[in-house]
Amino acid sequence: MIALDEILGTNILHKYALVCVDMQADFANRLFTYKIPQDMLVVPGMKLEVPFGRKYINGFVLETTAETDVDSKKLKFIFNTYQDYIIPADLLDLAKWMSQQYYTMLIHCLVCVSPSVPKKPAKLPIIAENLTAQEKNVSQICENISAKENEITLSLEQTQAVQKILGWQKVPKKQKMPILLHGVTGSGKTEVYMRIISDVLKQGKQAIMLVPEIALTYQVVQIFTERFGKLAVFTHSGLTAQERFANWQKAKNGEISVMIGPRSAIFAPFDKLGAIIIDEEHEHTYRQSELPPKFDTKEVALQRKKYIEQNGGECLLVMGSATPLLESYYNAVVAEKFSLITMQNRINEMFPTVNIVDMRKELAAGNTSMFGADFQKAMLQELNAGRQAILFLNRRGHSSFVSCRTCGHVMGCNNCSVNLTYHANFSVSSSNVYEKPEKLLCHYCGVSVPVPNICPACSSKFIKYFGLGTQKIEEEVAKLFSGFSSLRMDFDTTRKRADNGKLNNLNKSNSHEKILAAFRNNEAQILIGTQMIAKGLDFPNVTIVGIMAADLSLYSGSFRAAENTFQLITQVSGRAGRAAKQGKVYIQTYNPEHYSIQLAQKADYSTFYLQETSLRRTMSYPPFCNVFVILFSAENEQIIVKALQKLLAVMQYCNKKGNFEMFGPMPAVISKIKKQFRWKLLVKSVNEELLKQFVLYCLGKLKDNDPLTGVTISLTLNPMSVE
DNA sequence: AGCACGCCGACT
DNA sequence: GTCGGCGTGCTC
Repeated sequence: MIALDEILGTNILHKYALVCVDMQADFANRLFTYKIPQDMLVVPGMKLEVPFGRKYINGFVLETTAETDVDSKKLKFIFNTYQDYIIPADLLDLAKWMSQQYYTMLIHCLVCVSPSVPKKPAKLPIIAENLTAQEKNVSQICENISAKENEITLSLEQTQAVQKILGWQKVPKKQKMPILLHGVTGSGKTEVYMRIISDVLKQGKQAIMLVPEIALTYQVVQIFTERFGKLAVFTHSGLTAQERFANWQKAKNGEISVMIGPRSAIFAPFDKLGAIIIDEEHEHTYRQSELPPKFDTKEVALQRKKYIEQNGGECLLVMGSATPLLESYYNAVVAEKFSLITMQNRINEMFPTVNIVDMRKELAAGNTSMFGADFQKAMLQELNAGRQAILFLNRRGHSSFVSCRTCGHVMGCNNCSVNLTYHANFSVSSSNVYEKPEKLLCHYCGVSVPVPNICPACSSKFIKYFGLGTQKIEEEVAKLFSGFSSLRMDFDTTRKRADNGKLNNLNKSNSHEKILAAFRNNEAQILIGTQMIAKGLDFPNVTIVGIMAADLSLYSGSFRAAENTFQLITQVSGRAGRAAKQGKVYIQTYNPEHYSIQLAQKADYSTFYLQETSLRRTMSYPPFCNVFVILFSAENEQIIVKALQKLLAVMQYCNKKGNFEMFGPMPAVISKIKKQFRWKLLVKSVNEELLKQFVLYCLGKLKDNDPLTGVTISLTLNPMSVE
């Protein structure tokens, strides 16, 4: 009997199940006890249906028990189980950890680590018998991979990187350290990742390969499929629920060994996970920022690694980037939390020439078009020679800023070393919320000033708020480069979600791929788009790339603005001249002296790192200080403003030792979404753990006093963008 | 968060 | 006499 229980992973003496129900309400954020029908197989991690209140809802089993304290009159029977949906023990633990780490209801985390139930029944997963004899043989495959790898000669740096990463697993001091792979664009990081993965496969283990959402392109799919064949699968938001569930099952049953995808792929249910690779580790899409749990993929990856090590296993964690996140590099070179490996040379040994276009001078010279004269000339030259051009407009975030077109001066905050952002309809005050025509606001200390009529630096009248759209560029391109055709690819048109909240980008992503394919086939000479075309794409015929307005990322109002600008220019430069032809990059700006632009031009990451860290230290930003954003949203603006003021009062009362600094309440960058007003409060502290505890304690005190009905609370530590 | 119950006013 | 307004209270 005991043996049978072990095989089934259950215990027939256990008559009760502790269930986390799928209902997002504070009262339901605990475990409910249900009776297990005699003939029903129930194990921890299993998804099921239970009667709750007056209807049936989904839930997850956390534990089964033999006894219960709950009044038997209250207890109900489990209605139904999903025998195929069993969250493995490690991921169940991970969900519990996430609910603590990200102050989120457990149910959100359980839903996050498990696949959703498809509307139509899932196709039967391919079982081992369906594979051909050749494919079945988890050594034959390895030989095939080795054969392919023998055809590729690694550069010296690639060889060293692979040797170090694999060798360090045996060095006690390095063994458990995650690895930061800092490799310039074109240094061949992908090949290094693949060598690590194949080594892991040879040990009979599995690997997760994470890419930023926008980077899962045809090229990535092709290169990994070529190497790993049917051992690798791709998950992404474009798949149907059936397809995703099938992938999940294949991973669980050991039918595949490599899961490739954006952040959600970190939850692949591999039982012998040997490596996690995070490509472009600096990308903000590794943070889930829209839906709870607002997890950080890197932290989750570290937690999975830790769990494996606690159980006597080993798991490599490799994070790669040409422009590592400042915090990551700090963790490598100062905090000694990561090991650092550097690759400084491009495989084809060609770096593009990076030109900075001073738009102030262009204006002074009477050029009112959105192209600098030299840039326009160079572009015509390349196009006439039959080559292609990419034009970038970095519009991330929705804020605009006020700047002087004559001298480049930007209205900034004196306290916070960030620029002020423009708000057309600025609402203030708690008792009487009213509208003012326009204001400039600092999103860190909440200070607001009127919009000036003349430039405070040079008295020019040409001071106004900055805005530029891809459509406008398209129109100008048609004028200036008539005879050459262009394609436009917008972030908005390719990543929109339908109103029902479900992903609706199957057709959209097709059109995205269609645009790229058309461009690759030389059907158009000019590609115009937002950041999404900056990453990982490889167009051999593109020899000229322009950033239309570098200032848009430089003045997003975030403390990360300089870093984001440096990253963007570096990534974009990587797009030009990837093949043998010399590439040209043009960066248009009203602030050419800015260190992020100057150092990106020289591709000098280490100087940028030093300069930026010194600024972060002085201004108390991460990694030297922590910024906690508490965002309230509700249909009634007064309710949230008053609630945040109450919260501030609680915080001021509790902050007796002065460990914490509070700013606000102030409106969020996007002050209204879908009829919901959004206001925020910022808290800063050097000690991360203390800061979390303080915020949660004060929020608890506030909730004791005020039920906060209709108010949505969103908590983010060190956000990647201005909230 | 839902959903039913319940206790009052307006209407065929 | 009944339809329907949304305040209140409960969910293993």
